[in-house]
Amino acid sequence: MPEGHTLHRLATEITSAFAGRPVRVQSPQGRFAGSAALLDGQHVEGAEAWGKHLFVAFPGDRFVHVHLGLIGKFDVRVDVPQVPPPFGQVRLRLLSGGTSNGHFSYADLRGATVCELLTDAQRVAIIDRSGPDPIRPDADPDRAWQRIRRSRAPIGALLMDQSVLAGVGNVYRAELLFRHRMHPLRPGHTLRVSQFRAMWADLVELMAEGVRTGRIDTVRPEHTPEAMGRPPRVDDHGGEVYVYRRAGLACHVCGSRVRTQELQGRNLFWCPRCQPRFRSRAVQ
DNA sequence: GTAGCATGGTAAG
DNA sequence: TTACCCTGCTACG
Repeated sequence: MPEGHTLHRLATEITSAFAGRPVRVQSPQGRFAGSAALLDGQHVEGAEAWGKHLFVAFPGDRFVHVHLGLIGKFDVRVDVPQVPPPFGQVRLRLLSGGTSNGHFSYADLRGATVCELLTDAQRVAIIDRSGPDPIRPDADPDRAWQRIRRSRAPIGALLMDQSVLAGVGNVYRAELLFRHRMHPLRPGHTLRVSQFRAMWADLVELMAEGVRTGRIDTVRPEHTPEAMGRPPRVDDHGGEVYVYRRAGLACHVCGSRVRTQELQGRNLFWCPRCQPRFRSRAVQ
């Protein structure tokens, strides 16, 4: 679940569910109990995401900083008649009640890597060490380009480096590289600025769609299951993709077997024919 | 039932 | 490089 689009969706959901209202702040699991007690009963001012970081603002220069990590979930339920008792390890529960119809909204956080109370200065420090986030209208893509063009690191690693570009995870990385016919191990400094600009523009569109739909869909209209007469993807991720987690299967475009290789502890996926390591001049 | 893995990142060794 | 956070799914017996 948690690439940048997930956090931006959550920011919107939490703002609409809780902003401007007093909330109960609880930590059934206990690991956030001290901070929860400080915030309990105050008004939520709003929630905002930057990359994969989520900040929920409370009065008095206080922000709950959440990072879901790999397995975290923030389960937001709006306007339900009753609030069920927490199950599992609920580190943070936000709860607001007493809407006009007597219904409740609540949000349960489980499995997160980070759930901590920060000052505004600490929040700003996290944002300052993050790269531009393609989902944010205030993003400056040139900051990312200046890092990429000077780096010998593979573009596949740079895209996942949150200080270069914030919010891209393993799925968007694999799919973006496929869509731009780029080998994941190609060094950053060999990219042309036109290639980077095209990739950034594509990310802005793909991730905005991810925020709208809650899934990562990256196949172009001509490669959808309907267009190609192939069965839709069936797994827990929901979206239609070209190469992510399709190692050994046939590329939807050229039929080659999708390759995989570990890079810095994460799995890369690419099509060796659509994303050649070296492109011959004759083909160009 | 249970082992293994995953859309992530930090901290320790 | 490994542990950890400790969810939730799949594959396998």
